[in-house]
Amino acid sequence: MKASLPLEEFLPYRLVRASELVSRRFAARYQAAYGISRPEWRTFAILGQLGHTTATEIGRRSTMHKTKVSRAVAALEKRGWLSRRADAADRRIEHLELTASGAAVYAELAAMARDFQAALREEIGEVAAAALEAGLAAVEARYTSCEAPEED
Amino acid sequence: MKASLPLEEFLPYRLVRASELVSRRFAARYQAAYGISRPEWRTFAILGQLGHTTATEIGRRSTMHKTKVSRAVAALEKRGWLSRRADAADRRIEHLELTASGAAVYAELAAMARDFQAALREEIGEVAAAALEAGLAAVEARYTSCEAPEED
DNA sequence: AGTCGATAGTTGCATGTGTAACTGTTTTGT
DNA sequence: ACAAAACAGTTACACATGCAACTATCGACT
Repeated sequence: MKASLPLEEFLPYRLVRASELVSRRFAARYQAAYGISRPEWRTFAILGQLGHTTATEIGRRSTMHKTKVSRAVAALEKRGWLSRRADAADRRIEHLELTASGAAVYAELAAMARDFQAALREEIGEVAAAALEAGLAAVEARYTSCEAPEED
Repeated sequence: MKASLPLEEFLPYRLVRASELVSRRFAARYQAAYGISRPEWRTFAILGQLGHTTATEIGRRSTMHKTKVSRAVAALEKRGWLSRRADAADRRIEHLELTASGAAVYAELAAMARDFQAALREEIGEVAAAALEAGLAAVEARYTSCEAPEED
């Protein structure tokens, strides 16, 4: 049984590689600026966008394991960038939101992200960027709903 | 300074998420079938395709840190799937290749990968798949050459 | 020849991460 | 009303990972 598998044509592989190349470069920026980890950046991004939310929701949106979220939240709280508030009706739930200083940091991070994205779009060209977005949208539509329990 | 950053439109984030969703699902397959880790799968894939190569080249092609490659190679060797041979001229270099049983496993893995890709293409549709490939090609062209030393 | 720097690959150590088990709470089913 | 299952979130432990330091080898320059 002959079997060849050209990796240059294997979509999952290309997807992982491209995402690593791009996100590493971006991670280097925010790590240098604020010393935050990748889970912390993700938590920041979701929390900044939504205003307030819960740890579970952050995990759902970001594909992060709940322990990762728990630790990221603890780290941001320790730095004074995030505050927790117990839900009045359901005391299992913790509502999370950015503090004033957290919001200020988020504003800077968001600006960095926008700059980075603009540079990326310019580097690869608008045509390619649009194609990439269309492809990603299709993947998101087909895969997001499905399982994503906890692996690696 | 008002700053919003809709994550649904942030390309690096979408890229990471899509790659995680896809590669997790695929990883579940080969882990269930052969109990190999992700670095081991990557090493298998490159080695199977090239026939023989070196650890450094595997790292270069896969964006993996050299220690990751070193451990993956050791693991595959331990399972009897990979053999090493010192270079006659330059004794720093180790030539790696799959053993007969390693090649047999690779054949199965390659078949799994082809099936998975075919299913993925069908799920998202050929149009979206083509768009995704075009976008990824642009990213690869612009980012591969550049730095990719070692972070996370 | 001999020293310095570069390269291939491995290993010690500290950190990051997932699994499973846990606490505390709410919901469901009877 | 009450036991059992479900859920939000945290923690202990084992394992995976990156960085730095190491060995061993080679090439370049004096």
